[in-house]
Amino acid sequence: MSRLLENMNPQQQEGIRSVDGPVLLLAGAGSGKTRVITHRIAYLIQERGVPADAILAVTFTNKAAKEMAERVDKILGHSSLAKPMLATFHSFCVRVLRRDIEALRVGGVGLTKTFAIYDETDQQAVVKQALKRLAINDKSLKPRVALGRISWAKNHMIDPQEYFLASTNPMEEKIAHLFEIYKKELFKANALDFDDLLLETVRLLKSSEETRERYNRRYKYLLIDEYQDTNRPQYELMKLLAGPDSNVCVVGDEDQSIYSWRGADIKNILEFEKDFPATKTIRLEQNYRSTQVILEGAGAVVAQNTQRKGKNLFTTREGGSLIGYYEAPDGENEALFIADRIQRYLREAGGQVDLPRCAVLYRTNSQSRLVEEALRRYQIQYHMVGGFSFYDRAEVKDILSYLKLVQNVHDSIALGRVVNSPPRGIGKTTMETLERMALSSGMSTWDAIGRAIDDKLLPARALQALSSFRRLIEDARAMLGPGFAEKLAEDVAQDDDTFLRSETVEDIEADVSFGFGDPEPEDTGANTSFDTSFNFGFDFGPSEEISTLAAENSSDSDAAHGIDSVSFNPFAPVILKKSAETTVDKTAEIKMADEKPAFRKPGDAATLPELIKFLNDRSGYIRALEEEATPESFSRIENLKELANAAQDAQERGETLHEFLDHAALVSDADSYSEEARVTLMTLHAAKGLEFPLVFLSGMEEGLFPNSRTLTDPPGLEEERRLCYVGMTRAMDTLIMTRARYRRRYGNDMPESSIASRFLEEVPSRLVEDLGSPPARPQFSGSDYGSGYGGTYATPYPEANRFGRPSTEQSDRHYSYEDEDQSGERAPARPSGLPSVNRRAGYPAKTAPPGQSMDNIASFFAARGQKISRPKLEVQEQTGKTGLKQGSRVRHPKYGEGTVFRREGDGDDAKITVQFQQHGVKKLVEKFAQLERL
DNA sequence: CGCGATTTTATTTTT
DNA sequence: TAAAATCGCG
Repeated sequence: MSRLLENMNPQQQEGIRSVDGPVLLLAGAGSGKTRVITHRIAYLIQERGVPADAILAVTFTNKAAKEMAERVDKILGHSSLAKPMLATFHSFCVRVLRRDIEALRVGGVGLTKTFAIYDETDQQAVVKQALKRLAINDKSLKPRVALGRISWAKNHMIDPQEYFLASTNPMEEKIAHLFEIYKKELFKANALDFDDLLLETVRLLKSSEETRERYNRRYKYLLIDEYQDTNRPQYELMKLLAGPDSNVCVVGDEDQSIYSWRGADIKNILEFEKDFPATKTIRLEQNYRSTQVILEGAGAVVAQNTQRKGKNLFTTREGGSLIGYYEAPDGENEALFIADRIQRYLREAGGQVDLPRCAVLYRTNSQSRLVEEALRRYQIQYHMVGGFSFYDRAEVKDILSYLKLVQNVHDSIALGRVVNSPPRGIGKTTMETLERMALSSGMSTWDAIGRAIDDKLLPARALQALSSFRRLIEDARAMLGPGFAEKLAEDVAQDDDTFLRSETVEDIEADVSFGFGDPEPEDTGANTSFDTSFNFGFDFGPSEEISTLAAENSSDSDAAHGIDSVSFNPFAPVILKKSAETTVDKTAEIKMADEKPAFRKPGDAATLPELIKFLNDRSGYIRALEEEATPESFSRIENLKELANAAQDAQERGETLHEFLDHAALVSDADSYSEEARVTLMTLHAAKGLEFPLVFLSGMEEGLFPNSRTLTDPPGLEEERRLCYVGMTRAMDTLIMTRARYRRRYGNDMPESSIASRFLEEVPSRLVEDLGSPPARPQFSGSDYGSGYGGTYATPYPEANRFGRPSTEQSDRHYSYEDEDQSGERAPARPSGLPSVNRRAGYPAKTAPPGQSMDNIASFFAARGQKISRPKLEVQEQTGKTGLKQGSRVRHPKYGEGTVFRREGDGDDAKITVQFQQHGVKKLVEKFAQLERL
């Protein structure tokens, strides 16, 4: 028997071996699904002699793709050079489109390979503009909502006309109209949104037989993970890619369908057998992950769903500890409870063989804050997935927008973003005029700028600013082509009074000569084992095919969008390099028919980092930040420098500008989940596919989970329930569910009382153990409320909590933050000073700084390569009037002596957290605290 | 045109 | 609360 089939149950073996024809793999939670998929891939290669790159495996998230890639790699060892293509739907589509989208062009009209990818912010901007244009200032139609409808329509493959015809009220008609404008705008901008990536790929494969057949020839074996979450376009894509052979294997679980809000259609999985009559259906029903208690509990919950075929999962891990339930008085307490349990777990599990890992799961991202806070207090390192991305940072987005604009000048959204940042006197009025011009003539905003300058259609002042801006972008574009140095020098000479300091000129010239003489940084060659992580992070395929094509792309096809060939071939030297090192020797590589080798004249184009540096300097962006001279602005400068460094790394890995930007658009840092992290915080959605010995499900409250919007919508409610099922089944050994009796929704409002989630009641009580509840909240009055119920004692300090006590013995541990006396101020304000300067300062040297990963670009990119979580250090070196800083010894009139633990805020708002010898930790407002320095 | 101050409004979930 | 939109002034 094949090594690959060892230690597999019969169903799993079947799933691995049945490689010919359509296969439906119904895989319950924890049934070894990933194992089967990865082994199936390995089996195809090793036992069936299928070329690795004839296999295409599509997953739903980057995280899944990455993990799968790693596991396949591990099984295969390094025996094979060619790798199977493992990608998400979206990244796969980008690859296809970057190569072949121009097959969709008719009569010189259509998108080009340099298309931009619009993220949600970009989309919103488009919709807002359209809204304005339609004079819908009506508050009744908000961009968000409109966008939601548009996306819904796209996911159901409904076009604006159809939407209009189907609309039953004026509002719907407006949306249809909006939809149409939206589409046109994106077209004009040579841009695609996320939904379009799928739609256009489907359209391409449908309309171009040649293209479709080429992909069918290439990908003989298709594998789709999380099939229950596919929507209509994804379904069609699957069918198109499956081709005549139908060697397609889809894997899914109806009970884990949690993306219907994104158009996922559970019918796809329920009716797969109809689509492919020859389907072989295999069920994996043995759960290897969870204890019986957990599995039963989760099963009992999901069994409440009516829209379900049902199945019986079983496990041999009999018994197990009961499902814990803790009812906290409020959100803070809930979080502290969790932190406390985690600390205990980490300590107790320390001696065991398995590395201890746990996860805190919640319904909405905003819930993470309290937990983060609590973990910080406990000095517990954690890793959060989701939330803010580096690419969301304004300064990073701005520079990326410059890059996008350079790559595709018709990207009006990118243009709108950078045209006046830094401020260069191109204000609202000017832009509105330009937009009107663009609108009336069907030009892009960029063209409108050109027209305005040429025909002197605006006040001289504005024209001056605009032409300076235009020159900036054109110069940057020129850098991507040959002979840019001369042009640059000219412009610099004639321009320097306008916006250049002399030293900047020198900088540029220095860069220029560097770019010319030595286009490749010297250590590039040493980097033979290049990191594949940037090929969308998981794609093993040779990425040069795209760039090669881009490089040789003829200028005529771009005429419609006015893009000259200069914008292609940006980083040809590196492409060549990469080909030589990694691709050429992959003889098994199946070349696409239209592929030709790239060529370049040495010294042609600037490199990506050079381009970024150029933009940073010439745009005046950095200078504006320097002049601002605030800690934040310096921090931003640092971030930009690090972005440049990252670009350098990317460059050395042989990435093109396209790839760099695509990565920014498609791969969020949410994908940087790291298995080594002891503690992971994430949403329930993000947790799908993962497992942890210990899992917390927090915020089990009606209105939160299930979410309030689903309460009146039965299918929505069932989806919430499936989500609950997904969450519960992440747990291997221990599951703890928590709830806060009072929770404040947002901001200052009085906390609202909550009702326990119905899902809690759906878990049979014999499986549940009450982990105790602290004393009820006292009656509150006015500002006093929430200042610590009952006793005020609380200590988040490890020392004080060292000995875990039985949960019933709560009297001295109320999991509360401390405060008050002087202010009524409580709210353990989020540790201030987020992205600012000196993050490295602040914590006592020895203690590992608690906190989350990724604080800046550098750590992001570092982590991307290495899956290591980076601690987020906090700022805080300010000492305020009193000169108190961390570690200072102080005396309080009432609490006696203590040590300053942390400072937050400034001036009158400054809060100090002090560890008192007798009274535990107190959070004090400095102004009122009457602290005496010792 | 740009900046700061004030008001408003929103919290699902993600590629 | 906190980000975003609006307002109003110089």
